[in-house]
Amino acid sequence: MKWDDLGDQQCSIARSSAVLGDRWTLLIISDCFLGVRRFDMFFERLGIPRTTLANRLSLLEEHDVLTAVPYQDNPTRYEYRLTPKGLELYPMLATLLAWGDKYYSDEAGPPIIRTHTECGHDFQVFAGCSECGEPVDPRAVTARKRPDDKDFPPVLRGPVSKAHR
Amino acid sequence: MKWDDLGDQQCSIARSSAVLGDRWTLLIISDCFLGVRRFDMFFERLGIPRTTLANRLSLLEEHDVLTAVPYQDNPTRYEYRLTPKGLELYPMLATLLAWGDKYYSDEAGPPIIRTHTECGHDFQVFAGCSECGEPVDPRAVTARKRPDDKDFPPVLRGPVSKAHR
DNA sequence: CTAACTTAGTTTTATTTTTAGACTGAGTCG
DNA sequence: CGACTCAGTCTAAAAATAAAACTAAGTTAG
Repeated sequence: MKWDDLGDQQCSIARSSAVLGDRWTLLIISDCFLGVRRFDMFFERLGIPRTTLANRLSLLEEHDVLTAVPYQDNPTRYEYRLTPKGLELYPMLATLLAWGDKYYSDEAGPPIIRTHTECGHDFQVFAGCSECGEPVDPRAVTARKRPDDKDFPPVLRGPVSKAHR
Repeated sequence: MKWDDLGDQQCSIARSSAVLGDRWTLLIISDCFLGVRRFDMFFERLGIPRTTLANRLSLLEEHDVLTAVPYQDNPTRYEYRLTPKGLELYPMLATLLAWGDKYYSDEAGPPIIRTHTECGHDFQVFAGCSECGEPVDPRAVTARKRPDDKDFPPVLRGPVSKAHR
């Protein structure tokens, strides 16, 4: 299967992986949330090859995650900004960040600390249920295919069971 | 920069991308949460090349996201299960899923529907603040480097501002 | 006016990764 | 005995990525 064919799959993770699934893309988007917008700044901060950066930026543009906005004339130059669709990646990025901070911080703790200005506290995020607001435990989740669906591979069971010890 | 060097970065997203940052890994883990455990089942469901699958599974084992558990003798065969660290990827996966469902569903809606057994409703997840429980808007977040930190690239500004229109 | 500098890429070539598909090995089943 | 199962490995070809030089359209310094 090729890169682009992933996007033709039905699965939402597969379709998302067709856009986000490589070493660099999440880092680029993460920098966007920190205010980075220009080619050379991504280049310098990330250590990404210029070729790869140019490819990623245009892929993200194609997928409407970033948009190129002119910031000067003569010559016209563009900077890259998150679209509304891109901004909505924040929950995903924040939960990944929480995981990374937990498992990959060194002794000094996470390198970046975030404050929630609405409540005034340093925070991490959790995944809450849209219906009851409580944190969701994967074992309290059952999954089913939508009724009519023959093509999608079977869902093996509802909750993740004794999947580890 | 090479694949493995990413893991040496300070940034939690960079370190996480060293494990999760490719087309297939999120799909593998997603299938794990649906109860898939065996080599051939991953192979058939995902359409991933056998070589790549073998590489990914052992990478995930190395990083303690999956663990190989024997399920028969003669010949001894192993299945792959999520570790506690792997299980904790659920929030990230669920928020990505919510994003994918929103932007990549076809007319019939998301292919898989999930029920939260604790409250009994079909649901999606949101990213909630660990301190106040409210959904977090990226513009209500300020970021700062930890005090002592010279190596980490500067955080440009706190909240994501008028980053799009 | 010329030389150096800025920014956002593109080009080129080498290296690394991924892919597809055949093949292996230990054992079971008919 | 021959076919089948399962979990891989091997090989060769195709694709993506990396590093570094180069281009293009201006602007600034001397």
